[in-house]
Amino acid sequence: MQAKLNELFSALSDATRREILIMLLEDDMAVTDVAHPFDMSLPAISKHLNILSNAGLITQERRGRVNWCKLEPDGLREASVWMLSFGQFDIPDIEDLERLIESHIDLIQTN
Amino acid sequence: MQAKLNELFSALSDATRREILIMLLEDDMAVTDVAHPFDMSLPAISKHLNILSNAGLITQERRGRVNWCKLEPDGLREASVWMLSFGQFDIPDIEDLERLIESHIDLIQTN
DNA sequence: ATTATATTTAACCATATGGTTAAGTATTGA
DNA sequence: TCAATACTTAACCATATGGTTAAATATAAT
Repeated sequence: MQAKLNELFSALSDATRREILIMLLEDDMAVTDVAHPFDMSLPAISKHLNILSNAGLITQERRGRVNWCKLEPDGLREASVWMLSFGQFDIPDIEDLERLIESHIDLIQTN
Repeated sequence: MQAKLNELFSALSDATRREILIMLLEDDMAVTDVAHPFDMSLPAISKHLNILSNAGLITQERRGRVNWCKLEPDGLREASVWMLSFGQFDIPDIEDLERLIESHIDLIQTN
């Protein structure tokens, strides 16, 4: 369990990887398309995607020469529960969360 | 904001630091007492505590020669909100969380 | 068959991370 | 005043991380 949480939080500790997750909120994407907005080589992105896969945050499915990346939001569950167990802060309401998602997406699209 | 989240998730990605946070759920502690259950030097723990401080997860207040460490659960808020914005999993109920906290504490006490 | 596309693998590099020991600094107690 | 306590700082080390370029692989298009 500790090893799993290490991987999860460690995967989330990089801004590039968090942006990738947010991009995948909208739709599944090919590796090349994931890489497009970033000023970084394809192998670098490929590594990030492996880290996200190993953390259970995405899955990859190769169809032909395209490797489709898909968000696995349940992968966040364990880390989320761990954090919520500290419980001494309010859980934001649904509208707050929806606004946050919008702002995430805006951020990506304006980059 | 990205830098803050980097620090937060990165601070949480180490099992020693997560255990320290759980210990501090019970009460404020002196650095030496935080260090006690770990098979690790005092300077190592001191570094971990600095990382937790910089991430906003604890505060330290020196009184005399004792540096008291105090949990700042609100420090988890930003990371928690970020994760919850993925929202496609159920939020566990209060009783689940309470049981989880108990099991955290048991874990520490049996180490 | 040849070429272009989509991606991974390999080898490498600089910096970050998590640990160590030894020495330094306050503060408290005898 | 001198020693013990509670740390922190410094210097160091091995390994991990996040990037690079170049080469390899597999599929699709011409």
